[in-house]
Amino acid sequence: MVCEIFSEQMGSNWGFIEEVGWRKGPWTSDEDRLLIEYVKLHGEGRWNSVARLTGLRRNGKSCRLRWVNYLRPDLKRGQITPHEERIILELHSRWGNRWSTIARSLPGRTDNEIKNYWRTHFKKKTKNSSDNSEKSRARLWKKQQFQQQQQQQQQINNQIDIKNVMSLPTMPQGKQEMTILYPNNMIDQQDQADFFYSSLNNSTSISQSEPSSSNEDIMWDDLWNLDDFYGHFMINTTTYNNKTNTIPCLQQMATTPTFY
DNA sequence: AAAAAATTCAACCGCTTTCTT
DNA sequence: GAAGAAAGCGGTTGAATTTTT
Repeated sequence: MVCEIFSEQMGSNWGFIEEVGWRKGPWTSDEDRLLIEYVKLHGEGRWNSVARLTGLRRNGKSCRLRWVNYLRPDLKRGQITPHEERIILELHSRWGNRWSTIARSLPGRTDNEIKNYWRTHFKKKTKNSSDNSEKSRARLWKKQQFQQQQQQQQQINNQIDIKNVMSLPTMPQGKQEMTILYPNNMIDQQDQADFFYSSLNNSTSISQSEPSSSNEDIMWDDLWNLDDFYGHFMINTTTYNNKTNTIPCLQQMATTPTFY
């Protein structure tokens, strides 16, 4: 059906996609329309079949990119807000160029957008100082990977049958405080993100009068490890108990833990 | 007003990871 | 478990736009 629409508009002379080759460059509104139509009918994914089913002369990669970065209905348009900018800076200082990871904390923003924004606004300012920190992060990252492998090996050795584990595994020592509590009026993801990051700052100052960067790093490193450990995290809603005064943090997504 | 320089950002590329058969 | 396909990621490019000279 979509193919028919396209044929009407582009003429009937273009049936041999393989011979003609893939189109490149900026997308036309007609192409956008076809891709949107395709996603409506077939959902996201299977991008390589877009060309076959719609007649669009774009490869799967191009289609996916166009959808993810531009056509997705949940994308937030317009300028990056100061609030979002703070988050980008904060997360980049911890995670470096892990744009997709950073993007997960900014609903409606794409990794490409954040990457472009950071390069445009901050790259020059931080170039010199970031060179060293990038390297140290890379070293830390490798170290963590190694430690993680060791842990996994340990788990295998202990012959834990994870298939029978119905509840979440016990947090490793030192990670017990990772309870995630949001005020119950925080339904909006943006609010939750805001709350999380402000809480992060508060928590570091609560734990000690003068926050040390090393402790803060450890906390983020923990988060990063947890992210790997559970497969995926997302900010979610739960009730904040004022009495417990627990350090707010990320809430683990309610899925079966992923081990590998 | 026009040319040059700087900036922005959509899109591509190559590589890696994950999924499917 | 292996191989191929698909999806995802980060770096880079280059055309369009904006700002500066």
